Amino acid sequence: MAGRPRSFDRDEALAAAVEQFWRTGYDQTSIAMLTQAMGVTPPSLYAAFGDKDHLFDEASTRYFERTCEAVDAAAAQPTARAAIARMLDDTARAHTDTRTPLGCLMLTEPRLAPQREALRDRLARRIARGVAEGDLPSSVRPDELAAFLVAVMRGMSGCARDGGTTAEVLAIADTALAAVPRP
Amino acid sequence: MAGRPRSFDRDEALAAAVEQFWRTGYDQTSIAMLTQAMGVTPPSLYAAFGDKDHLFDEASTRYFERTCEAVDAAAAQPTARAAIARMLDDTARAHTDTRTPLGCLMLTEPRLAPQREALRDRLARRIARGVAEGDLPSSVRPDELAAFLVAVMRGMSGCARDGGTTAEVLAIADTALAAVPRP
DNA sequence: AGCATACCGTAGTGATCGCTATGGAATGTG
DNA sequence: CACATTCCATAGCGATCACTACGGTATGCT
Repeated sequence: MAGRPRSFDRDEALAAAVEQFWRTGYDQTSIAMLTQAMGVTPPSLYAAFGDKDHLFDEASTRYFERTCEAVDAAAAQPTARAAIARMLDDTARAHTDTRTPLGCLMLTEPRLAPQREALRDRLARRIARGVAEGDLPSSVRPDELAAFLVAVMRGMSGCARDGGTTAEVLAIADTALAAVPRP
Repeated sequence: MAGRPRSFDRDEALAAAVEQFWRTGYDQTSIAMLTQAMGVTPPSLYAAFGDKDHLFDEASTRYFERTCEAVDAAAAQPTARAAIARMLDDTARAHTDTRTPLGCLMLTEPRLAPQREALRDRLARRIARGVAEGDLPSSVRPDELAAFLVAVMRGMSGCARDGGTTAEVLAIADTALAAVPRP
């Protein structure tokens, strides 16, 4: 009834796929690049993950979960302003970390608009809480501020892709923080 | 000595190429799409523009010139702050104009990093002038503020690509303007 | 008019893409 | 041990890519 078990770790292979998609994007990542990065032959890849689209979906979902964890960690800061500052700082440092690919998969990949929207909603909720608790003035429109922050993070990601240093991207984050109103 | 002249207008064909690259990006734009959009057969295209890379270089150069004109027009505003406001407003409206492709070719195309840098330098010079003239506080670092603005515009472009409305993108611009210090 | 030139349209080149059919090897079960 | 099942490896499928070699043909110069 049972046959030979697969000789590679599915999670490790998926992690390698995430990194490859992250590094070169969906279009520029060929199956050959994926099989080499994952240490798996094409038939094994298709048996384990379906087609390229499905593999990307699974990879981007995993990436998105990691991103959400980071956002939630930042959101745990006592004030909304501190949460935003932490998030921008994390973004700057993570996207210029030389140990990982530059930039952000989510914010540069055209097909991940729903994830960006979900991220914006999370931000908007944290900001709304900050408004309710008096961290931010009541004139703040949570969805607008969230959209601004997503735009800034996307710009930071692009700057990192273009070779911007950690200091340069951090400066963008600092400048953006000035746009967050004080109570 | 002279043979048959070409039967299409080179400038019009280049304009069509600009629009096609703008709409679908470099990678996703095939020669077949270009020939159809330009109303030109492949051999004529290669005779007139060289290969695909060279055509893209020429198209992006033309696009960049238009962008520079818009930036210079905004820079003519009396104060640096007004120039920045005008530029952000232009960006929001232009990139959500339904008569043209959504988003910005320059800010979404990976290979146009030098143009982005040139744009940032132009902005930095205008900001430096504003600092010198007292429009902005002397604490402003022109290059950092310029990098921030380029990042925001890139984020606005992406938001427009994702289907963001003019109002949404304008709201991002307004929020970003709050990050520009007052004198 | 007549010639030389450079156009246009078709069709096809080699390369690469995502994806899969075919075998032989390796494992778990009876 | 023998069998069933699922694995891995090679090789190749059709489709599409950027790009070009051929014809016929329309133009400008003499």
